[in-house]
Amino acid sequence: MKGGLPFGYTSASVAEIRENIDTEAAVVCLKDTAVDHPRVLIEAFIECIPDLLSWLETNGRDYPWRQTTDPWKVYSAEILLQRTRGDAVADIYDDFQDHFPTPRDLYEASEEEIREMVHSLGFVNHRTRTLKEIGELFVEEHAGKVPDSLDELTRPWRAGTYSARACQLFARGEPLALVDANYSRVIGRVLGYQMPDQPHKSDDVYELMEALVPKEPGLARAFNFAILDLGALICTPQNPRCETCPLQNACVYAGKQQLTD
DNA sequence: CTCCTGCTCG
DNA sequence: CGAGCGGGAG
Repeated sequence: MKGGLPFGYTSASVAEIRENIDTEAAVVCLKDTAVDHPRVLIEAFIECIPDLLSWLETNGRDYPWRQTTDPWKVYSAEILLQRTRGDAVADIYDDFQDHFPTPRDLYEASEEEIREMVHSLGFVNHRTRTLKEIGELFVEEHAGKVPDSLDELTRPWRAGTYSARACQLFARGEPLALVDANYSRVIGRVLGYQMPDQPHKSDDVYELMEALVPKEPGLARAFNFAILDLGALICTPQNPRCETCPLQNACVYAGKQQLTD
């Protein structure tokens, strides 16, 4: 992987980005939508990505689980982060890793111990059961290691697609895209793509997002963090701050906003 | 009051 | 599909 932690490879040129993205695949994904000029849009998007990555370098959120590619530190963080603010997880994360530095420590812990650890995050019953099952499965079937496949990572109850893909992306360097409400909103606005009601259940959405992710692991990591942080800090559901967005020159939505000013 | 790196169940 | 889970922060 090129580039250092926490963000990955954040100083790539447009040429380098272009070599790492399947432009044709992305254009095809936009063809049958309401978009008028898919190729122009994708090209404009690609040309903004260096700015997007340098925006991440200075404005990205520096959480402890971004400082590592250790699969356990990443995967356990993803479970804690489900429907939960990063700042809330950051408050307990170091404590959690001290108590449960490996899946085996979780396996040997009492339910009360786990419950107390995750209490401040909410979803207490859910998370306790999930973490318990993760400990059991990883110890009994994977020698206490975090498995290296999406199928195995989604086997524990309430360990789903997003968490598994995030682990493979951030810990193993696989060029996957994450699909959730935030992510879909950002990509949907930028490319003028009409997102379905449940984006994470649409194969078309995954296909589009995946086409946009740079293949090089360090770039894939940085790209995903950048979109994630854009959704949280700039491209918010209401009152997005388009003026300070690194994608404003490529963004269909920001263009419309300017016209109505 | 809403929202947060989702996911399962009916 | 929709409902429900949940505490904490704004």
